Amino acid sequence: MGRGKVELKRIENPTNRQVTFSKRRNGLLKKAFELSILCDAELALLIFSSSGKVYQFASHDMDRTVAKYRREVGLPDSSNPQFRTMEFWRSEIEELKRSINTLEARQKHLSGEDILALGMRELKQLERQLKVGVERVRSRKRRIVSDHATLLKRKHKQLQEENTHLQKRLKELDDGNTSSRGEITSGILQQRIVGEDLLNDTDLPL
Amino acid sequence: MGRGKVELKRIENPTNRQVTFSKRRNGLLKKAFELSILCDAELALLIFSSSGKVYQFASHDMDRTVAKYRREVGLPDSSNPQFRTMEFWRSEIEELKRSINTLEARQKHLSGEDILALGMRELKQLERQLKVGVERVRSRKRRIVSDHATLLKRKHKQLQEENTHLQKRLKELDDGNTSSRGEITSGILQQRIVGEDLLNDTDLPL
DNA sequence: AGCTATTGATAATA
DNA sequence: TTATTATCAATAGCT
Repeated sequence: MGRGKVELKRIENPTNRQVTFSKRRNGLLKKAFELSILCDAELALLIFSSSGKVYQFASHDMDRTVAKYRREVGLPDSSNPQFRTMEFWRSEIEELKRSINTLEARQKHLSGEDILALGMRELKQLERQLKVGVERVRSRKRRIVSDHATLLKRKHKQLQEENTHLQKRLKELDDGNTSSRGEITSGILQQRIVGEDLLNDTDLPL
Repeated sequence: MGRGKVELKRIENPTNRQVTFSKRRNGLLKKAFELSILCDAELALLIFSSSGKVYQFASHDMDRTVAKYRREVGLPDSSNPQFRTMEFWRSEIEELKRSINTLEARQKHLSGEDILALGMRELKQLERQLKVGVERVRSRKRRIVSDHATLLKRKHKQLQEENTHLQKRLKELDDGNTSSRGEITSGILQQRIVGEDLLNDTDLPL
């Protein structure tokens, strides 16, 4: 209900998911309350947000209703602490394994594997997603190359400036006397060393 | 909701109460289910009709959720003699969670997210993988379309053959006597029905 | 958090 | 219980 239909699947956008959770949680609690009143029913409702926060409603008493349920289902008092703990961990592990299975399946789909069972709609969605991924990766690559080119340009400019400076000093040498040639030569060597420093690390990190 | 508002009090008419209970119970269960899916929440819902019948929904596992709830509000119950077993499970779970983190990271990379830290080599590899995925998905799509086209062709051919047959019968009608027109007409109608059957479901499942 | 356009749920009825 | 439909209620997308 709202501005558009919503597919029955986990809302990926965390903000939307949180907002929807908040709204629907309240709606659900309200409906539970109304049902208990209108129809004189006994009910218990537990809601854990994905972040672990608890919300609950019980028309009579949570423990009472749960105990009633246990009797009804016939399990011989699983309020045994040991048993309950084991059950809890077991189901926790199973859930993690389910998550892993889901992730692995999704992974395969994104690699174009195991897609025989997918329908046209899902395939289209998958292709769109893959295209988005490729484009983002390409964009990032372009950015890296671009940044690198910028760096090279800067170094190049510095080298050119130094080159100009060196030529100027050479010209001074030609125009003036030659008494201190050794000193000047060492100065030229120093400039070359600086230039080599600038040339270091000019390869893209492939 | 409905033809009129309803006061929030017990419905006195037993029949109405029963009908409303049935409808609202289904609605509530549906909403609970949707919330669990849409928002990735864990929830448990117990409903006892006033006559004592039970209805339930649990997104994960009733016992697990109830146990979780007890932990949240009830006794911490941390001094457990099976502490060593718990440690074992804890590490088991940690490992599973690590796997999930890895898978999720990979997932994001395949969606072009969180790739700022990747180097050029990894980006290239990623792009290659995505391209492979796209191509496989496209290939599968082409196959589906192709298969569908083949199916359509076959149906088309059958229709043409029937068409020919019908035309032949019409010609026989023109050439021969008209004494049994009613019988022949019913035959033609039958053929039309077959033809309509062949035309069913000609759309691609988009 | 509020605001609406829309979709969804359901009360009355058969 | 199920189906229909007129109405009311919940809520998705935005701000």
